[in-house]
Amino acid sequence: MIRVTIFEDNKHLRETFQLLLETSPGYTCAGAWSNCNQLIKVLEANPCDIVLMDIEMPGMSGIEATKAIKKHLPEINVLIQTVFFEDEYIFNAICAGASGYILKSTTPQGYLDALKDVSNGGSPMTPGIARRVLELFKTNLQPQQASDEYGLTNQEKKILQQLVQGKSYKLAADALFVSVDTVKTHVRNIYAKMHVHSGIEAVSIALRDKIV
Amino acid sequence: MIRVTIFEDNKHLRETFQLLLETSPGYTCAGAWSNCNQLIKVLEANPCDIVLMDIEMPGMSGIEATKAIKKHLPEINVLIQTVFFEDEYIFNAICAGASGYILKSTTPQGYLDALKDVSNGGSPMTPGIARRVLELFKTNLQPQQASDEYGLTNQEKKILQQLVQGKSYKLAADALFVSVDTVKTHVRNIYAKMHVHSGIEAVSIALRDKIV
DNA sequence: GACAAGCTCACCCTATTTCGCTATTTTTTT
DNA sequence: AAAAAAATAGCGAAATAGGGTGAGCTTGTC
Repeated sequence: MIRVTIFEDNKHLRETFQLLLETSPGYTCAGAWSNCNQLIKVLEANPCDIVLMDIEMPGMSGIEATKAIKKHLPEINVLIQTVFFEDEYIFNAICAGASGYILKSTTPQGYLDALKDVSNGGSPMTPGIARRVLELFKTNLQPQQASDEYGLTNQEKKILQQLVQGKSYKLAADALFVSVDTVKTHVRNIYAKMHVHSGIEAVSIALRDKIV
Repeated sequence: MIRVTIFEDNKHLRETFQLLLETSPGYTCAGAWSNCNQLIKVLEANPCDIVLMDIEMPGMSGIEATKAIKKHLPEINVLIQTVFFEDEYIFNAICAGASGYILKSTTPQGYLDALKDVSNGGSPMTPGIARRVLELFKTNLQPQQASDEYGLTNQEKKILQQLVQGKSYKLAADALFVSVDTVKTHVRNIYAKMHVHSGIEAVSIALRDKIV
């Protein structure tokens, strides 16, 4: 029997979750609350295995609540359930110790599956969220490696430097004493070699990889 | 139609995957190989959307192959499929650029679902793997401090982050669930606050000052 | 209640970028 | 000498970015 406590400020949703849990064999609702007042006391008084946590709530946010739970009752798993797709929330939720992060568009069965996953030691995530997690992972803790500079030629690197300085094609052309069309050609080749489709992307990668 | 190329040294498994793909509507097998010889040439000659990659193979490993693919053909998504549950493999696979990591115990339908998820921009992961990823994330990550920030508001910072990721106005608008015109307005305000006149300049400065 | 700040959206117009193609000249490599 | 790579240049289209103006809505403060 998986005991679930709900924190969700939307009354309709909260009651729907409660009903879903109570009517599903193997699940039970250990409480349903609209905010995180007396969070720890409430959880101590009503033991549960998993907390289904909304992020946006009046008062203490779901993220802060997750931190508090993992600090005082670390054996409880927290499943974040929200509409937010933004990196900042995902990032903070993970760092706070969430055991899963699913979007609110999930189906009823999706919720039950997710809770089951958590109960089995897994961390269910909406695939789109998982993609963001992997990318955050890569960009945040990948040791910077010596980049091969994507095989850019000297002139291409000079052009790229001009772009990094915020120059337009025309200004870059003047600075390097070539025609605007030549700059265009080089830029096209740079994009192809770096597999990007805009100056912003190229500059972003160039700075990250310290090419320039 | 999702075109999938298979790299798997086990003959039986390889042929099973191939059969599964060819008999499932919406999927097609663009090739099935027992090793990564001529990896890039093979992929260039047989275009595909997703590579289903085994880790343990004679010669080049699936991790190295993933790195090579993301370097030369970054548009191709790599779905890792293996028996290894160890952190080291998971970590390296993510850093190599994998778009998903599933264990071999998955059901046939599980493979199709995972491929569909990847095709939709998600990153399917076995829940247990996801748990490991989250924990690796938490233990390996130290939040960094931002600096000045030019008095940008929260929304403006989010927009700027989208630009840094190389998104166009349209894609940034979609990601933040606002209209393109709203993005334009924010971008205009960002430029004014940062005293720049192009996205490249803004991104350049943002990265240099670690605003994002 | 008035006010400011922040977020949202729309319309219009111009400049720039992106990307397709082709092509010549110079330099380097084989 | 032949071949390959690099640099140069041009043309045209379609897409995107940049900038001006105005305006409605919400939230929080005085």
